[in-house]
Amino acid sequence: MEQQLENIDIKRFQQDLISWYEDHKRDLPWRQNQDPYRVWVSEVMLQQTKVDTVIPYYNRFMQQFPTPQKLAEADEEDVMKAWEGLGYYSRVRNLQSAVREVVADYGGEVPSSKKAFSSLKGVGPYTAGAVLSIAYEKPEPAVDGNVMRVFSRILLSREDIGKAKTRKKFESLLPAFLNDAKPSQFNQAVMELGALVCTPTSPGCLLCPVQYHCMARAEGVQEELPVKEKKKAPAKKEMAAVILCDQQGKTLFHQRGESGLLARLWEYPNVETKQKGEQKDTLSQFLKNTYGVQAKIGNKVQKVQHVFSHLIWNITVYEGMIEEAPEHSQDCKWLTLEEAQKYAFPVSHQKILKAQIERRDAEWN
DNA sequence: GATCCGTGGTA
DNA sequence: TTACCAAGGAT
Repeated sequence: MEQQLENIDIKRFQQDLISWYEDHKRDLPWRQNQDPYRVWVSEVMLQQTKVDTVIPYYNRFMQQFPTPQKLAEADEEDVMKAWEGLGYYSRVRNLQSAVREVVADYGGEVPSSKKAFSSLKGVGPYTAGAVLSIAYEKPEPAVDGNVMRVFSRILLSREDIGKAKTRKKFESLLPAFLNDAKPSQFNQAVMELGALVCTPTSPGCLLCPVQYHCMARAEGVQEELPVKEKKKAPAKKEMAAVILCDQQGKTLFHQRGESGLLARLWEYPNVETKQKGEQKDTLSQFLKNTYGVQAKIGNKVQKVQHVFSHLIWNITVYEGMIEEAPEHSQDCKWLTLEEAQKYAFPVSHQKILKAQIERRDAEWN
């Protein structure tokens, strides 16, 4: 990969790329200015998430938490709710934790040194490079999937971009490109090119400002790159969930644990079931053991599928009737449906809640 | 270094 | 329908 670098006229590459970027860059909310906090929030939201998905979340989030101070002093529940549906929820818990550190230790100023900023929770090599270059014009590489795809093609590299070693190679060669360029412009230009032209499938080589620098294009192998190992199919799990209401019309909800999948989110009580025929028994036993609630499981109400990148839940939702319930139990709350909507749920349980509300309103007529 | 961690869109 | 993808980080 390093040898291929010598074939490139870096000066012209920069000019061709940057002038294209100036003409074609999208007008995105986080490009209004170079405020480090605004840039930081955008970079965290954009991790593994498309621009179109992020935009509405970003606008709401910045309105609700416009400064590091506002985010630092916010309740975790409200911050989680603002992230509901975006996925990878540890991102937002790490972000709030990091922002609290910035307020406590740096007077609310996002640190501009690589060492200090990188030490914050949720800030890895990409995010550090992106924020320091975009907000502070530091000549730091910001190697994401776009950058690896673009340069795999430019340099005709067949190294697996799924490997950490490959990312480090790109990081080591990028400073040569950043030299004498405006770091903010250059890094964003590469990512913009990856998003708009040098796309994963059917790249728009004829529209590409750097097509004459591209070795994959010269060899006609751009569609074969980048190389990335295939992932295994997600495992499937049968789940049973229950809607359990008391006399006051309150429903039982459970808060998931501190770590792991969907950490800290709220959900209807649920269990994994091996044999589908025994879901009712498994559920009622689970309710008894976990919450000390004696309940009879009634009819199936709904089926919901929840597809993760590495897992699929097939959830069967039941109605439950309380026979006996304790005053209080750990990690759960009895909530009205209006109260429940203030909490963050996984998308599958959002669907269950929505359907429950619709059924209730239909009864109301 | 491999696996876990979400979600919605697309071919 | 299945498979893969998208501005990664933590463990």
